Amino acid sequence: MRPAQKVLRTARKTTRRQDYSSSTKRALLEHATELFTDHGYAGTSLDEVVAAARVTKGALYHHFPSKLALFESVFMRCQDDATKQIDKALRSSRDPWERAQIGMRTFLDVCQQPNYRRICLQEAPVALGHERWQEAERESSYGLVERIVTDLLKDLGGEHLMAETFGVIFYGAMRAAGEFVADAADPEDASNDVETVIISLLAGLRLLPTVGDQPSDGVPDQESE
Amino acid sequence: MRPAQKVLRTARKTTRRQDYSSSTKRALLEHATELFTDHGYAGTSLDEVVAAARVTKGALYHHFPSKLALFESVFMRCQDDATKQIDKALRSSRDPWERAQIGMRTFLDVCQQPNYRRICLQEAPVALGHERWQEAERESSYGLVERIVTDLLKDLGGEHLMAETFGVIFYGAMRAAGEFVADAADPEDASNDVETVIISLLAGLRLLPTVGDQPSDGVPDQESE
DNA sequence: CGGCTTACATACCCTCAGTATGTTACATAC
DNA sequence: GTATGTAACATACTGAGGGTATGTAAGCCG
Repeated sequence: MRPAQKVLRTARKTTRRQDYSSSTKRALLEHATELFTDHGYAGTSLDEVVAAARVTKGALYHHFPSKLALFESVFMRCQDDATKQIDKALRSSRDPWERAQIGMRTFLDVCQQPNYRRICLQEAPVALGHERWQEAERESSYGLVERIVTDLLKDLGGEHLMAETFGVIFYGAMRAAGEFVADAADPEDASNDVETVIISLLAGLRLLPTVGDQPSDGVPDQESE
Repeated sequence: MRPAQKVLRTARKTTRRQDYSSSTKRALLEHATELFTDHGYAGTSLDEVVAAARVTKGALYHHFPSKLALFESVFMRCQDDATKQIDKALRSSRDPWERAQIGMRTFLDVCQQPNYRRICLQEAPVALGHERWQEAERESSYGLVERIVTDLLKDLGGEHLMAETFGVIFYGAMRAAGEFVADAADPEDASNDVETVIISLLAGLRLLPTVGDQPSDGVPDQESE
């Protein structure tokens, strides 16, 4: 049995005070996460948070400059967890189509987790503002989706125009899919339906013009079918 | 004692008091719309609203039972306007594909309007709650989208399974598209790109299983499950 | 041990949603 | 016209909650 003290002594020297401090900060973050998940941003009072964490507002405002900052920390932790989950799942394959399917599945799973759903998908855009939210998304979930889609496009032959446009729209579809599954009476069933639909959407990628094509509006010959 | 008034005999006689009343109510709604659009739900105080409308809180609380109720009224007016705009545009064609294109275009235009974007797309889901918002959407914008998609599906041959699933997801894509265009440096340009992408998504409909098909996952050949 | 800093606690302020109570212009009945 | 009732507000207040100013005690540091 390796004593933990040894590691601490050699690697990182942490004082008793710092331990206490980071511990209360963690407690604040965790209880805030729970309350924000259950009652939203506006519906959660800081009094409730500090009561749950068994501290006072003094402690809270020592660690976080404002309620919004507290929320943002909670948000980023949550977002980070999600990204890690998806990233981890993605490591199991190299094939673009398979990766797309895995990523999609995992993302839908993550959307089922109450904290991610409420905090990252529902509250964050309005609490942090659309712009700030988008910026954060770009470096996590959305970033992953875009990479997956880009790879897929590459696999389909050549670089595609409007890859970004497609990515943004597709990510919107994925979020809606997440909400749909979360609201469904039978999530398992809904999840399968969603998967089928999403795949059909992805298949629509083939119709997008690639670099070198002459510009086409992509309208399939209407009526004929 | 004396039932049914003679007042109602002549069509709709409106008294001076009622005129004043509805006038101040309209003023409240209009200024609230503007303020909610600019600063969001939480960022707007009722004091600002009543000051802008040149009344007091007494007047506001006479017409609306709460801040949320005021917002809901603003929201419904906004939503209604949007629905009417799209509905009107749709009356110009009967062809499903053309209607889809027109509906999409008009919806994107509506998303450009600041009040619809902020109030109906961004603030409402969290202010009114996800459930209440969805319910309202079902009877307006989303309802229209679903009808269009259903018609399209019918045109593509037969009733499709998962029409609802596709509708929900597709509507999510449309909302994301709206935000994308609104944020774009060149909305005109972005709008064209979006149109191309959306049409390609709709084309993916063809791959969805219809009633009578044997279940197919719609995945292009190289796929393995 | 004595000063200094950090990590809090306490007490207070201010904004703002909501309420309770007045007040007046207008409609209705006589 | 006058009396009376009521709708449509205005005024004054309360409480909750975010934020701040100040106090304090525990731990590190020479």
